[in-house]
Amino acid sequence: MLTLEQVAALAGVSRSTVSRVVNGDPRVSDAARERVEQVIREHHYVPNALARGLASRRTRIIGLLVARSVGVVLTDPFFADVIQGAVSVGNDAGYSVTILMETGDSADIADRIYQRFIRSRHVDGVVIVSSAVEEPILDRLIEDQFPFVLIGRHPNKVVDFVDVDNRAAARDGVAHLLEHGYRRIGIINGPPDLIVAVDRYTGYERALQEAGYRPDPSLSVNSDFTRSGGYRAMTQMLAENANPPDAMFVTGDVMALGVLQALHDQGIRVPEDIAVMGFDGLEETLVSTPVLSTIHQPIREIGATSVGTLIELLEHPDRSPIERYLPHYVQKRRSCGCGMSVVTGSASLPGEHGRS
Amino acid sequence: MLTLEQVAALAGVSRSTVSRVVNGDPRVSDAARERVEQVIREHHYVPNALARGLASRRTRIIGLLVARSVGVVLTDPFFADVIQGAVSVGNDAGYSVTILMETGDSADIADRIYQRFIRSRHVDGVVIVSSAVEEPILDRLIEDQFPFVLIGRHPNKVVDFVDVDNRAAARDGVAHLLEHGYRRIGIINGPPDLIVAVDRYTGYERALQEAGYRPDPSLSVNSDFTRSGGYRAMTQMLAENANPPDAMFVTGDVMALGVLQALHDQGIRVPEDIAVMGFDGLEETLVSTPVLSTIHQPIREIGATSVGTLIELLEHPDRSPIERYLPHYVQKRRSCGCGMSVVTGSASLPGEHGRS
DNA sequence: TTGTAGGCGTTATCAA
DNA sequence: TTGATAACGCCTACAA
Repeated sequence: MLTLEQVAALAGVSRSTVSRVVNGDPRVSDAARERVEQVIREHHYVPNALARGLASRRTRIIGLLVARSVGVVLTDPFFADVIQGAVSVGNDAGYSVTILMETGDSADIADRIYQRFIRSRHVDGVVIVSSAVEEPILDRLIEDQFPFVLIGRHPNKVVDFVDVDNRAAARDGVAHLLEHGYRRIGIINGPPDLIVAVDRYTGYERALQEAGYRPDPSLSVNSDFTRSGGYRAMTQMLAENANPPDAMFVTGDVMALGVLQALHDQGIRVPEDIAVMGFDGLEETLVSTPVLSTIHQPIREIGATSVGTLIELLEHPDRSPIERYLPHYVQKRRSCGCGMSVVTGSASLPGEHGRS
Repeated sequence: MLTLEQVAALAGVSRSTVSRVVNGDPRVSDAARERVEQVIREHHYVPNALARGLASRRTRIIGLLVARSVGVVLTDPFFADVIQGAVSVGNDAGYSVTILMETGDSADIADRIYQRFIRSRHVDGVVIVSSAVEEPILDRLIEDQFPFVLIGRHPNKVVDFVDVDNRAAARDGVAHLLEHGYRRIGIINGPPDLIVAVDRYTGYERALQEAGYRPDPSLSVNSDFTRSGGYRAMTQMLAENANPPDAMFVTGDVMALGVLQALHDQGIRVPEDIAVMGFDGLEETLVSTPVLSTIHQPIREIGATSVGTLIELLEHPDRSPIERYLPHYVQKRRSCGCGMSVVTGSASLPGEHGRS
C-alpha cells in the first residue's frame, strides 16, 4: 500500500505537490501534475482516509441517525427512500453517507452511537430522522456544537431542519375527507412523543374545527407506523366503538395498508363503508386494494435536501439555521371515495405489480 | 474537544498512561488509573477515532457490501435480517458495522466503493453479500490481501465463506414436492449469474433426476428476487405454456409472494391447482394466503456468523480459509399441499398481523 | 509553481 | 509501573 510520500519519490516531486494533485489544487505545473498522475495510476494509489481526516479535521462522511431498531429502519420504505435521496446527494458532493446502527434498546442506542461515531469524530455531521420532542441527543449535539440537520421541525429549538408542513398537510387531507361528506372521521397516528405525530394530529383537529366539528377521542388511536400496528389499531377501534367512523385518517401509508387489510378482514368495504386517507405517498399504495388516497410528501427530496443542508452547514459553519419546508399534496384516489383511479400530477407508475 | 494529551496534563500523568487506561492495559497503578478515569468522566473525553486508526492501523469498522442498488437492499427483508445479525455480532465484539452504499449503475458501484472505503482503509474488512460468479472485486481484494468474507460459497476460489448448502436445500424442497405427487414442477429462480441461483437450480435438477424426471426448460424462468419480478415471471410462464405446471419451486420468498399474488389474480388455487414452495423462511410468509411452504435458512445467523468469521480473520490474519455451512430445513405448510398450517420446529409467530 | 516543516491525536517501542 | 519519543499518512501555512 503506497503512501503519498512514496508517490512523491517516484514522481520526483515533494509531498506537497502530490497532495495538491490529489486534492485538485490548480497551483501545479502541467508537467508535474502529469508525472504524479502517472504514478498514481500505475500504482493504484489511493490516499489513506484516516490520515487525511486527521490532518484536515474532516472525514467527508455524513451519518444518518435513526433512533429506532435496525430492523424497523431497514424494512420501512419511508426510510429506504430517505436514505436513497441522502446517499445520492452526498455522493455527488464527495461525501459518503453511512447509516449509524447499533443494537440494544433504543435509549441505549442513541447513547452508544453518540460515543462511537460522533464524539469520536468518525462523521463530520449527522442527519437525524424522526426525532421525538424529548431527544436528549439534540442537547448534546448543540452543546458540542456538532453539525446536524433534523428531518422534521423541532417545536422549541432553533435548528436546521427539512420538513413538510405536517399540520397543513394533515389539515388538507382531512378537509378533503370532509368535502366528501364524511363526518365521523377517526385518526390512527404514530407514537405520541414524535413531533410529526403531534403535528399531524393538530392538522386533523384543525380541519374538523374549521368545519364546525370536534374530534371524538374514541376515534383517536396512537400506533407505531408499522403495518401490523395499523392493523391492530383499526381492529381495536372497531371492536371498541359501537358507533364506527365513516372515514379514517391514517398518518402513515404503511399503517394505512394494515388498516385496509383489517377492514377487508372485517368485511368492511372501502370506501363505501369507511373511507381511508393515508400519509406519505409511497409507491406501494398504488397497488393496494383499493388504491389508497394519501397525502404525498417528497420523501427522497427530504433525504436529499437534508444532506444538502448539512453540507452547506459543514462548509459555512456559522451561517444561521435554515428551515426548509417541502411541498405536499393530496393524492385523490379510490380509498377516499374519489371515483378516479388515476393520480393527478407527478406520481408515475413504474413496472410495479403484484402487490396486494 | 479534549485530547489525550490534555487529559494527561489534567491527571498529572503522561500520554502513555492515559492511552493505557483507555485501552484497558493492566500495566497501570490503581492510583493513576483512578485519576485518569476521573478526568475522563468529568470532561467526557472520547478518543479520536481517526488518530487512533492511523496509529494502530485499524478502524474497528466492518463494511457490508451488497453489489446492488441501495433501494433494493434496504427494502428486502432478507438483507434486513442479514444486517441485523451482522450488526449485533459486530457490536458485541467492539466493531461498528456500516453498509457500504453508493449510487450509480451497479458496475460502477463496486468500483467506487472499492476506492472510497477499501483502498482508503476506511474499513478493516468487508462482508460481501450475494456475489456473482464473476465478481471483479474479489480478485482485487485477494490481490490487495484485504480481509473479506463471502456470504455464499464461491465455486472456484478458496475463500472464507458462510452459506447454507443451497444445492441440498433446493433438492430437499423439490423432493418434498415430488412426495406430494407433483410431476410438472417449474422453477422461478434469481439472476443466472448469481452463484446461489446456479446452486439452487442444480438442486432442483438433481431432485427431479433422482425421481426419474428431467427438467422442462419451458418451466424454468430467471427473475430478480423481487416481488414484482416473481409476479411477472409467473404470469409469463402461464401465458406461454399450454401445459401448465402443477407445482412451482420459487427460489426466494419475496418472489414467491409475488407468485402467489399472480396465481390468485389468474384465479388459480394454491395448492389445489398449483403448489408453491419458496426459499428463505422469511417471517412474512407466515401471513401469506395460503401460508407459504418454504425452505428455511437461518438468515440472521448467516449475517452474524459472517461477521464473526471476519473478525477471526482480522485477529488471526494468516489462518487458512474457513468454510461454514449453516443448516436449512423444509417448512411444510399449506402452499405445498400439506394439510397443517402450523410450523414444525423453530419458527415462532410473533405478534405479526395484517400482512396480505 | 514548488518545497519545507510542523502538526493532527493516537499507538507502540524503548528505556528508565 | 511510567514516560520519552518515534511513527502513522496526510494537510497546510509559509517560505523560496
